[in-house]
Formats: sequence, structure tokens, C-alpha cells
Amino acid sequence: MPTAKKKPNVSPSPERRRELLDTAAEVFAAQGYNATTVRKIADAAGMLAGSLYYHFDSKESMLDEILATFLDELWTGYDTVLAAGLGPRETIEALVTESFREIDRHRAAVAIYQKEARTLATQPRFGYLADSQTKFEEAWLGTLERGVADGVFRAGLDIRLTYRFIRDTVWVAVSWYRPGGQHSPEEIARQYLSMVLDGVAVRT
Amino acid sequence: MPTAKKKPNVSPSPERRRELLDTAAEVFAAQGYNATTVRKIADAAGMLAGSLYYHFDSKESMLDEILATFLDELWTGYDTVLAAGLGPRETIEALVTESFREIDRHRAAVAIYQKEARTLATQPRFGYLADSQTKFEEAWLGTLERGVADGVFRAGLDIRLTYRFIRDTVWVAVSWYRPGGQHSPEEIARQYLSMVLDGVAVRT
Amino acid sequence: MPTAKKKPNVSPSPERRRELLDTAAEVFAAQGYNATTVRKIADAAGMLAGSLYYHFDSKESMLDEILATFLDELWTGYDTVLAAGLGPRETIEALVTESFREIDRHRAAVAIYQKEARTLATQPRFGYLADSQTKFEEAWLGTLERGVADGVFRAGLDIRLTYRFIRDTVWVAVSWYRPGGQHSPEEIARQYLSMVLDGVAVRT
Amino acid sequence: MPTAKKKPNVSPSPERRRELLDTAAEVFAAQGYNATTVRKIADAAGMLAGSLYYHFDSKESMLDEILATFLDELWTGYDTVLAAGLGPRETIEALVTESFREIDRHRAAVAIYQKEARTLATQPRFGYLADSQTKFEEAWLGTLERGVADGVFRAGLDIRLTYRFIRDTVWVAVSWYRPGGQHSPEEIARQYLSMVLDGVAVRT
DNA sequence: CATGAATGAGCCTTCATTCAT
DNA sequence: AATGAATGAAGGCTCATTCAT
Repeated sequence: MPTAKKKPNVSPSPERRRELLDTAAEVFAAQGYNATTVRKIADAAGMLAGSLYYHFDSKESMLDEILATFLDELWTGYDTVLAAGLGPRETIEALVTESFREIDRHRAAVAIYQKEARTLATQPRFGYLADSQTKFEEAWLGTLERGVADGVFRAGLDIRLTYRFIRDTVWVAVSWYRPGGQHSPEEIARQYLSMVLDGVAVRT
Repeated sequence: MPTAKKKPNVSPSPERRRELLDTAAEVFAAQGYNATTVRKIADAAGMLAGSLYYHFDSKESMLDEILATFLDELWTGYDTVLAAGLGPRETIEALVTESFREIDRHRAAVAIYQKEARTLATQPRFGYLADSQTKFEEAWLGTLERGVADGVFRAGLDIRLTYRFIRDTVWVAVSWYRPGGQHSPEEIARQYLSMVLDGVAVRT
Repeated sequence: MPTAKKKPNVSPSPERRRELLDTAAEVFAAQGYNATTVRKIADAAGMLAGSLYYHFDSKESMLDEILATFLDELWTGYDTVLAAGLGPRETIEALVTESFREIDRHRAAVAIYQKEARTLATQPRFGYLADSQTKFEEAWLGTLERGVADGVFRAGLDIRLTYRFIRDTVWVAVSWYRPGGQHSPEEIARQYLSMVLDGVAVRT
Repeated sequence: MPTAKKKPNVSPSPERRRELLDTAAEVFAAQGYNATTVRKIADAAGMLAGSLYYHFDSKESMLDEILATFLDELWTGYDTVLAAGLGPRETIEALVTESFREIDRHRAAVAIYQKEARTLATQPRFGYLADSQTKFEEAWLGTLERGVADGVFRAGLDIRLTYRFIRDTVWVAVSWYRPGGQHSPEEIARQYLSMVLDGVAVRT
């Protein structure tokens, strides 16, 4: 949830706004937030740097809105899964699949998130990033523990390590995933889950 | 392999040089290369910003040397493994273990690499990053293919996807790994390998 | 011919551009290019140092444009003279007169040229300075030779020495010439020519 | 006459001092005073930048000593000429010849003087440059006036213009003169005087 | 809505200079 | 006499941001 603004902000047409944010997200993802100048965004949007300030308060507020919008949608999906009352394995499967769908839909936002979240989370304005991470961790850790208790997941593993393993494994895919490629998000999810759950080695 | 320098560079005492590079690496890793000002590095080293230029040509050359040194050592380890004539599964195990050891030894450099390599690789000066990536890919892909041919790894998986899966899974650990923590690199490697090779799910 | 630029450069209003260049030329001429800080130019222009970069790529590109513009106009004048088919003496007279007119019109640029050309000409960006010098030399040397052949100029003199003598004699005037002084450029040219052609001594 | 110093200054061997000043003068002449870094001088002298400060107080004091030494020698020569009681034409001839000899002996210093004197003369430390210029002007102007009165020089010319003409004409030669070239200073002086006194044109 | 022009803070880097050894 | 290392003051340049038009 972005911080309060002062001047224009929500007034202009939301479509133009979204267009510009998409452009900005693409540039942020490609070059990194810090390395992205407002001018580059403006160039990509076909306007002058100063003109962006009619639509947004600051470069940071663009980043804010991009990430907040993404996390909003992400949690809508996650919450649905978590509320569905599935078993641990099915929950993991659904969460992973949902994650790949988000990568498919919000590639740029996810890439930005991956690269910048850790640093940003320390700033008050981006406190919601830390909150999200906590919620995220709770959901996964709980599910994994439940799975171990139910005998669905192996007992020998460090549960926290396993959580990080699965989490990273999924999100890092954004670094090579390109929407419209040969694999659908669901197909990639299936393969990932197969590796994560059953391993790469042939069972002996 | 860092680019050619002209002025001081290797002449002054290598220990001080390394000290400063370690400091710089820590700051780069914590704040990101772009967000790191030369002043921050100097502060952390207890000197003035300008004084760094007695030891290094530029901020970029510090980054260069940090990454090049890291990759040098990494490949020393990898090459030893690859030349050992191990079977596919054992090669993977040795590579993963070696990787965690490198994370343990060069945490900062690995973190920088993770965050900046993609962008840097396009610059001529950092061409060696792209070269390394290619070599890396060949080594892993070859090993995996051999493993599938030998019936050690499951045949149903997309080999490229599997490569990315393992690669990312390992390196991303740098984001949470802290040297001197409760798990040794070897212990973490063992758990990772257990998950990657045999999966998280209980065998049915 | 200035080097190719990329960003703003020619787009903004050419009048402001010229204004700023005139200011810059004045400061360059008074203090020397190296000793002139961008801040001094900005002060003289009544703006902040950074603001200059809206109009120009760099301090060097200002210098470039000042010199290139001057040489362009200079050669327009020279070429007209050289194409007029005058006799050797009349050509020299016309070239000298034209030169003093240029000093009158572009005092600052000429002063900069005098002081910096030699050093600048070695840089690729300012290669056109060397080219101009070559063309210049050819024109004068040719005219002098023609004059000697025609019996208009004395035969005993080292032609190259004579060329340098006249050339320097003319341009060095920029060091004391002030537009709007008691002598017009044409009047100064007449006196100079009188000395150069007929000598200072009373004929015996 | 250089300003007073504080620390070492005259203590070390005068030969080394002179050696270093010659080196410095050469670099100043080649690159310009401002563009010359202390490091470049030290490089040319085969030592480190800081080491120069054992011999000299500052970069400026090197310049000071170079120029002061040159002017000292120059005035020794000029004063001898002026005290010889020669006629106006012979005085001019002797001064010009002496000037070319100085260019031959102190090429670097003369070059520096030509390029930097105007700017330096405004600084108190270099006040002696302005003094010298005044003395110089008086000597020449007086001689020229005497020559016109005596009927040796043409009456029609602006005397001040003539003075500048001859003065510049001579000193500017430093820009192309190379010691050890095909013409001796005396030979060049003869040719210059021939042009200045009798003109380039054939007498009709 | 957008432009053109400018601001001001801050960044990387250079360089004359100092000083303990 | 000279070195190695550091200082501190600029200097050129970038960039987010502002604002009148």
C-alpha cells in the first residue's frame, strides 16, 4: 500500500497511468531501479522527463505503486489457495503454480521485487514488503510443518532450509522466464514440482 | 580477467588492497553497486573518498577486481572437480558442495555477482562474466545429459530447466547464508542435494 | 566540424545556445580553457553550473562548437577571396584584411584558438583544427610562391619563414585588439600590410 | 624574482634543482601550465609527485622560478644592448637578434611566458611580469620614436601598432622554432629584420 | 497534458599538497 | 632524497525534481 500523495496522483485516466507504470516497470526490471533514470522511463514512454511528474509524485512512488499492485494481486491468489482447505502437498502445488502464474503476468514487477526488495524493505515506505515476506513465510512454513506431521514430506530435512529452497527456486525463475515462451506457467510449475517433490535422481 | 590498468594498481601493498576490496565488496553487497557511493566505501575503510584512488583506478575497477578474483577462485575449484573423472551424480554433488564453499568464502562477491552480473555482462569490460556463464552452463548441461544417458537422472525432465533449477537454487542461497551460522557449507550442501536429488516428498 | 552529439544539442532554441556560447567563449578567452570552470561560465551566464548541461553535452563540446563555428565563418571568407582570381599581392592584402575582420567579429574565438589550438589539434575530436591549418598553409604558401615567381615579392626570403611571419603577425593581434577601439579592422589591416609589404624602415 | 619560501628551497644541490626545473619547463611548455599535473613532471623526472616537494614549495613556485630566471637573463642581454648607445635601427636589430638568441636558449620558458604571462601578470606573485612588460615597452617605444625623429623609420605608421607588430612577430616565433634546426637564431633574426625593416614586396 | 528550462544536491574523480618513514 | 599513503578542496557531470507557459 503506497503512502499518501499530495498533488495529482489519482486524477488522470487510470489507463494512461497503468501504461506508464508498465513502461517504468519494464525499464526498472531491465536496468535496475537505481540505474534507471527518470529520463529513460520518459524516453520509453515517448515524453519528457518532467512530464512524468504530472502523473506521479516521484520515481520512488512509481516503484511503490508497481510493487504494491503486484503484491496485492499476488495475495489475492495466495489467499484463495490458503483458504481452500487443501492438504499440504496440494497446497504447495497450488502455491507454486500460482507463483508461476504471477511471474507470467507480472514479470517486470517480480524481477524488480527480486532485485530490490531486501534493500527497500528497510525503508518505512516499503514496510509492506517486509510484512508480505513474513506472511509468506508463515504460510509456507506452516504448510511444510503440516506436511511433515502428516507424513507427506520427509522428516529429516531442516524445515526452514526447505522453505528457502522452494521459495527461491520458484521466484528466481523470473530471471530467465519469458512470457509466451514454449512452456506455459502451469507446465513449468509441474516440472518444478516434480523436481522439488520427487527429486532429480532416479529412484533406486 | 580484469581489464588492463595503467597507473598504480598492483604496485602498492597487496594486503591493503585486499583489505579495501573486502570492505568495498561488503558495501556493494549490502547496498547494491549503483547505490554504493565511493564515499560510503571510504567511510567503511576509515579514509576519505579521494584516497581510494591511490589504490584503484575507479569504482568500477574495484567491482571488476572483486568479481574477477572470485571467479578465478571459483573456477579453480570447479576445474578440479570437472577434471576428477567422477560419475554424473558425484560430479553434481561435488559441484554443489564446492559452490556452497565458495559462498562461504566469498559471500559478498557472490551476492554482488547475483545482483549485477546480468547487467554487467553486456559491457565489454565485464565480458568475462558472460564467458564464465557459458562455461558454467556447458559443464552442468553436459553432466546432466551424461547422467540421463547413464540412467542416473530421470529422463522425463527438461534438461535446461533442470539446469536452471539447480543453478539458481544453489546460488540464491547467498541471500540468506551467513558464514559462521549453525550449518557448515558442507552440511547445507548435503541437505540441498538431498532435496534436489531425492525430492522433498516421502517416497510412496 | 564538431563531433556528433546524441542528446539535446541542436534542438533547443539556437539563440539561447549562441548566447551561452558567446559567454563561454569570453570566459575561455580571458582565463584559458583549462582554468575556466564550468561554474565560472554559469556564473557569467547567470545560471547554475548543472544547468549548462541542458544545452551542451560537456565543457569540451562548448569549446568544440565555438571553434568550429569560427572556422566555418573564417573559411567562408577565405574561400571567397581565394576564388576571386586576384594577383598574389592583392590576395595577400585581401586575406589579411579578412583576417582582421574575423578578429573583429570573433575576438574571443580567435584568442582561444591562438592559445589552445596546438594542444587540441592532437585530439581526434579536434582534428578539423589540423585540417584547417594545413589548408591555411597551402593557401598562403601558394600565394607567396606565385608572388615570388611573378616578381611581386622579393626572391631572397625563406618562403616558409615569410609565411609564418605574416601569419603570426596577423593573428597575434588578437592579444591586444579590442573591437570598437580607435582603429577599424580595415585600418589596422592597412597599417599591417604597409609594414609587412614595404617595411618599417625609410627607403634609401 | 620569486617570492620568499619557508622550508627547503635553496638547500639541495643547484644542479639537481636546475635539472628538475628544465624538466618542468619542458612539460609546462608542451601541455600548458594548468594542464600539467605535478605527477607528469615527476614522471618526466623519474620520481614520485610528492618527492618534488623536497625541492620546491609548490607547482607555482616552479613556474615562478622558471619565468624569473628567464627574465633575468633576458634583461641582462637587453640592458647591455640598450646601454651600448647604438642608433635606433641598430638598437632594433640588436634587440631582435638578442630575442632570437633567448628563444634559442630558453625555448620552453619563452613558450610558457607567451601562453601564460597575460593571466599570471594579474597575480601579485607575478607582478614582475607586468613590470618587465612595461620596461620592455618603454625601451622599444623610445627606440622607435627616436628612429622616426631621426628619419630612419617611416613617419606614417602608428608607433604603438608598430611596436606590437615587431614585438609579437619576434616572440611568436617560439611556437615553431626548434633549437638545432637549419637556421641559427642569428640567421632567423636577419631574415625577420629584413622583412620588418624593408618589407616583403619588391621595391618599385 | 506536456514542454522547456532551470535548480540543487550529490556523485565520481583529479590533483596539489603533506608527512611519517 | 625519496617513497607510500593519505588529505581536502575542487571540478565536471548527472539526475530527480520543479514550474511557468
